[in-house]
Amino acid sequence: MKPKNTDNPRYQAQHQAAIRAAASVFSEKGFHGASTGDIAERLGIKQGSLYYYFDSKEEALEEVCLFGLRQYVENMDAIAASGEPFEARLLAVVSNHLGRYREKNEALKVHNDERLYLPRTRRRRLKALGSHYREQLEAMIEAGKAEGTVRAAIDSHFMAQSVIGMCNGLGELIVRDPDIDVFALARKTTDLLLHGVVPTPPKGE
Amino acid sequence: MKPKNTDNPRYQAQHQAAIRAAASVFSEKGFHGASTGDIAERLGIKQGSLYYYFDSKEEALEEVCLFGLRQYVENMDAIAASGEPFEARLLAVVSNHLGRYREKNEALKVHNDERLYLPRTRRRRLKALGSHYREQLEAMIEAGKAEGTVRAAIDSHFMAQSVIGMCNGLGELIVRDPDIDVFALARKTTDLLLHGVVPTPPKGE
DNA sequence: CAGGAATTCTATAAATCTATAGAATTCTGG
DNA sequence: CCAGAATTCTATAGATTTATAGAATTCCTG
Repeated sequence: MKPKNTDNPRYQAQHQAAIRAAASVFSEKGFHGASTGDIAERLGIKQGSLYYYFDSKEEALEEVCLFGLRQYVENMDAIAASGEPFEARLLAVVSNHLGRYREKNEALKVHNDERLYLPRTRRRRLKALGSHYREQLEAMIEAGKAEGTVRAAIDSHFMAQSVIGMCNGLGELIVRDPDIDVFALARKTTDLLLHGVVPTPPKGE
Repeated sequence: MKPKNTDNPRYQAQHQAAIRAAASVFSEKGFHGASTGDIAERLGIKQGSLYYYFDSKEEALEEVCLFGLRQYVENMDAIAASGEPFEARLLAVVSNHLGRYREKNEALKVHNDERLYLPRTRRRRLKALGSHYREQLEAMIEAGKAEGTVRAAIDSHFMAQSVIGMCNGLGELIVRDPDIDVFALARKTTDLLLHGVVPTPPKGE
């Protein structure tokens, strides 16, 4: 093992840059389609030097996935903690999710598409974060029921997965069309989830 | 090029088996993670022999994706052509989509996850099929508006993508839990799309 | 600016993997 | 059963790729 000082801000900055470079390349070519040479090139160093920052290509993937999930989940925590009513919190969740596609958060895309290529042990921490996210969302839905905004018949596990899937699907629209108004899309999405497509006879909006 | 008789039923059967083997392996390991040796092994022949059925690994991926999409899209055509009211057709679309996950339609999963690794020219036919699917769904939504079941304010392009994304997300639930009742899930999903989560004050269901 | 620590480079071993060529085998119709 | 067609096998060229080792360079501190 080389001498390396992981507390050194210089090291940390380059380590972070390496994660971003890996995210960029993995999102473009997929984990197996990308080579460590590609990543090193994007970072501006030689292939062998990359191993100063990662012990293996697999570890690089794990770090990219963790990086992609982290802020996303942190935002969810903030939303969950806010005392806002259900409708506002749902809008915030959807905006957070869709917004990440606009920022071209390649790391999150890598997490979505490539995480399954990690061996079980490496996936554990990711799974914990992902479950935490879904649980927060489920709790939020339960709170919505208590509040009376959400029908009691709604299964919060099912609902949470629906929201996540819907946002991922819409992410493709966002990636495809750079001019799309993400916040308007978030509002439409929230409206669809709240009221469905069928017009409400008396006080329809 | 070897002599081969592509009209021979024997050839066709093995060709079909090769596509299924490729679908199985690609869905497990991803396109780049899978080797032609893996595919051949699943099929029970040697690696080199596989090239009797595919000119390249890339062609194998293309055929798997086409195979995965085809029946799926054909079902959509049948649903679109049926004169059923909007609500019934939406349920049928969702059932068709979710049902494919239960049949472990590996080829469709490969299409969803790996198609982007195909070069542009090979993706053209897939794109055509996919667009056709989305257009049928959008037309169905427009018909729903004419029928009065769908609010006029709903953007059918956005709505179609939402439905597709939602179903893909729920697909993960289905794959994860083999005991789930797919048809019940389809009903819940349709209900969510139609009426949203908010209770309707007067004639709530 | 000297000297050690940190970082990057060069070179390479070893293990892939795709695709092809030609030999060997199996199948099928007469 | 024979002959030719169809299918599969063996062997391998050639290209990549991951990961490591040690040399070279850069950076920082005193």
